[in-house]
Amino acid sequence: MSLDHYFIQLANHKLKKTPKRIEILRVMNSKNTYFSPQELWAILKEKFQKIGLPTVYRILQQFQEIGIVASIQKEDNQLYYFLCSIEHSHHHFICRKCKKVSCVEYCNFEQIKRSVEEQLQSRVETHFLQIEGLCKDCLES
Amino acid sequence: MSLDHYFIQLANHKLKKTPKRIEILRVMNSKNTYFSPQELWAILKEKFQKIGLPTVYRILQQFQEIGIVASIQKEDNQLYYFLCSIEHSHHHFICRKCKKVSCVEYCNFEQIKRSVEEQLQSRVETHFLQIEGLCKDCLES
DNA sequence: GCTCTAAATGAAAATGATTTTCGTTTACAA
DNA sequence: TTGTAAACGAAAATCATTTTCATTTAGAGC
Repeated sequence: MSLDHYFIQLANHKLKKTPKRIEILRVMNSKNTYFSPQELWAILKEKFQKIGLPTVYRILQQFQEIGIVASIQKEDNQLYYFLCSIEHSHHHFICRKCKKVSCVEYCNFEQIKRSVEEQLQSRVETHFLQIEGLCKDCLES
Repeated sequence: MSLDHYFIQLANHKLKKTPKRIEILRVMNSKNTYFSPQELWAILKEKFQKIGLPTVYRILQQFQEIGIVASIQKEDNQLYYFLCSIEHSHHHFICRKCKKVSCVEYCNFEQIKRSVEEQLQSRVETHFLQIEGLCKDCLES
């Protein structure tokens, strides 16, 4: 997929189109999997003689702030990022084998919400749902 | 609620019933809210002249291993623990105001699961759901 | 194309949560 | 009461992440 959308978002938020940022977008866009800052750093070091880990952290944070990457929760409590430009609340399906992340925009949460509010006599305000399994490609192979 | 159930679990797993462990159970049992290791440490320091933060970490990890505490995910990626002895997979409702955690054993996930599997042609294996809002007590006050 | 300036970056150090090590103490089984 | 494995405290180590600050660079305006 083209990176143009991301470049527009960079411009919209007055973030410069630097080589490091372009490369991070290119790498992340090529696979649609999630990455730790360290993993991205290792990949970028192959291309740039000088690239600091803080730069990777900074860029990922900025990308999250301008809404072109999102993060997932893992048991190890480290940060993992992936490209995601959907603005409204939604969820993610993560492939256990290939680490690919797919957005799940449909979530019929109303029934669960009503059930919880009734059982606990509480008010449900938000929910966080993360789904794991095997993606189409990994199922077929 | 009585701590007997927890003491039995300690014995079952050959963990000694030490003053630090008893106190952590007492504190956690008195509120049913989630705690960070640091918070518990601060509370325990009022009672014990000598108590190390690593001890609190170790005890909480052991309690999680033997199935009497569980942890929640928060934005800050720190560890938070609360008493929970339910063995089978379930979810948690967290009160934003008072930090109380309630277990949600009923989760009609089948519909969402089928929808995701159909949309993505994938196999859903697990899901993590965390619900936030206001609990009964906080709604009333 | 050239210049200027704010933004971006690298290097190094700081931070802060969590874990490990190791010598001492303690619960509790025998 | 005693012996021993488990628990603990203190200190240091680890490791992810953030901050600081001096230098470099993208790109707007000329």
